Amino acid sequence: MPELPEVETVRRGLEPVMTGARMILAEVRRPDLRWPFPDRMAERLTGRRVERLRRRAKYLLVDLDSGETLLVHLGMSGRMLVSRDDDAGDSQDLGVYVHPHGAADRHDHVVLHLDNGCRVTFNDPRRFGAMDLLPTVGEADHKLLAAIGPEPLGNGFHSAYLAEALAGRGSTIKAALLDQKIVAGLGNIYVCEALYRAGISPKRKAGRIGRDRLESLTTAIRDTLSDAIAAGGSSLRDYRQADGELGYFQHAFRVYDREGKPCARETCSGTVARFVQSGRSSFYCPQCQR
DNA sequence: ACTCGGTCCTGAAGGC
DNA sequence: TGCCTTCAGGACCGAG
Repeated sequence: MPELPEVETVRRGLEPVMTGARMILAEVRRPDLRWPFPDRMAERLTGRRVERLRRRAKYLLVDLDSGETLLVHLGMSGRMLVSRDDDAGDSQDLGVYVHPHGAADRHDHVVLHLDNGCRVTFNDPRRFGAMDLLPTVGEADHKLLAAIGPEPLGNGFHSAYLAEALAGRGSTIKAALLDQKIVAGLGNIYVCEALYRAGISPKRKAGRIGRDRLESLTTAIRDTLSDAIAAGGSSLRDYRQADGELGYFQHAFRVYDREGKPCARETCSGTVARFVQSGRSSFYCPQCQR
């Protein structure tokens, strides 16, 4: 499922395709995803030029020349597919691999036709995704963005911040890190991976972690995400990168989905365990995560 | 103020 | 083989 590294991978994949391009037609094939699309979304997109692609947490932000920003959330099965509208076939100038024409899929919900001959399709079978249009100025005040915590790869995320944010918290560290208000962009997979790297049990109470261990945790979170971005994002189950190729970070998971397998630490004889925590699977090594 | 569980959705996977 | 059940997940929302 798309977490911060996957969304960042999609952003980087779309950047050379969409930046500076004008949308000559926006096809909106259903009225909603998780929520209704904003009023007249197709009309507000059609004719607009893309000025910039940004990311905030797991949201993709497409700045338009109309002063509006298209906000996109991929939910858990959302994908952005790039293909050619024309038969030019060659897309070397874009710096990304572009699909050959694919058959229309019933889950192709929004299709953006660009004036550079490319077509960007938002496909989302489970429809947990979302789209909205908001004013670019003051975008951070948008309902979906206002309460989100610091970017984990940014300067505002460090152990002192985390110590303050977690102080007095009775919930587990697993639940706390999944909370977007505390830190942006983490989902189930990368929380499992980061806690494993930091040697912290997902069962530990968030407010009961010492300062030195929080330092390890912030480092582990940053490293986990950086590694994933470098690997091009994960391709868990039905997830594909923006360029349509399956990612490969899933092969690098150290605990996620590895129940019953030996702990990846050379010096540890533990076995990866799985248990359900607030309705989600937690994978961890009981031996070296305390 | 915080925490927890329900909910949305579809396709993959497992059981009989 | 085929049908049925279960599970996966993000994040909002309401209940406690």
